[in-house]
Amino acid sequence: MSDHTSLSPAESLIAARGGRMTRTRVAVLDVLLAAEQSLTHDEIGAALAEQGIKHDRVTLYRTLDWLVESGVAHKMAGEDRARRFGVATSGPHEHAHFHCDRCGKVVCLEGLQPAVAVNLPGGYQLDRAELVLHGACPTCGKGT
Amino acid sequence: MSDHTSLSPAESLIAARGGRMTRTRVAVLDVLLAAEQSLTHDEIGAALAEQGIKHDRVTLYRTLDWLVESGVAHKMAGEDRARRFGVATSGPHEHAHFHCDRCGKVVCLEGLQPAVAVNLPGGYQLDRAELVLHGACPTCGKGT
DNA sequence: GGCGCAAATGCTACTATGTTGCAAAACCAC
DNA sequence: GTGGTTTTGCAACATAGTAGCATTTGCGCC
Repeated sequence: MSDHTSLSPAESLIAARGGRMTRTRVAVLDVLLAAEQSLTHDEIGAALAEQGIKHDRVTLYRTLDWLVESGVAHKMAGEDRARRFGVATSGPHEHAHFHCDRCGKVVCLEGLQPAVAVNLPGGYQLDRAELVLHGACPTCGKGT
Repeated sequence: MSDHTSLSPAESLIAARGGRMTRTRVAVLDVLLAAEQSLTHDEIGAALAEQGIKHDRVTLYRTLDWLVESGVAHKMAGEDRARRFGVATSGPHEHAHFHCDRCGKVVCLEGLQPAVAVNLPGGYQLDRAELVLHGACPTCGKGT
């Protein structure tokens, strides 16, 4: 709303990828950018609904897929069978994730790639490593 | 079959956990012990069917759950939304996993826990770390 | 500003994975 | 063998994600 000459962060990201500027994409990206943790498809859907943005389950899946393919967002599987999405702020998603075992939230720990020095049994070709830390997040661990 | 005084490895494991010795449990554990990689519920079911062992999808889920609870097997989520199971030969599953991006197989790399020395942003309590290596397994990477 | 077309949406229906409740059967102790 | 508890098997349900297709919409082009 307001000034049509300046683009919101979400709009810039979409424009940079040469994609169409649709209501859903901007809204989804806004939600993702505002979130501090990775969100499930369901959580994003709820956020859109709160903003009164009409959408379909399927459209959301496709929008999310497009964002991942465009390199704007990244997708990951959790312990439950729900995929979570987050914005991929920097380069490839070569960063660690923190999974809170109490509230189930997943946070991206950018720029925290540890030195993974494992020596694989012969024959294995390492492409990339994914590190998931388990424990309690600041909020959940407070009352310990 | 054969000698009832000697127990198979699978039978010993079940007996050690104080569980009942049922057809399904022994068969499932046999499959798991024979497998070099983590198997999905579906793959295990297929293996049982090949052996002519009558079973139910639900029973298999429950058997697998029991094995996990008993500490005999361990469960993990993959990129797809299917959980994979493997035998937990040693202690807690503090080991790394190798995921082949070509054939989708997941192999347990026992005794390969790397030094995960990340400094978490204040407030986070680390419980355990899970490392997943992505790349090509010996079989798939051979023809490169 | 209007036109046309490809891309995106929204619908319905479907697949896959996993769970729950309950009656029947199997396991094991006696 | 008998009894009691655990497991099994069935059917129905729940959840996450996918497929096909008609309609709408963003956007380049005139």
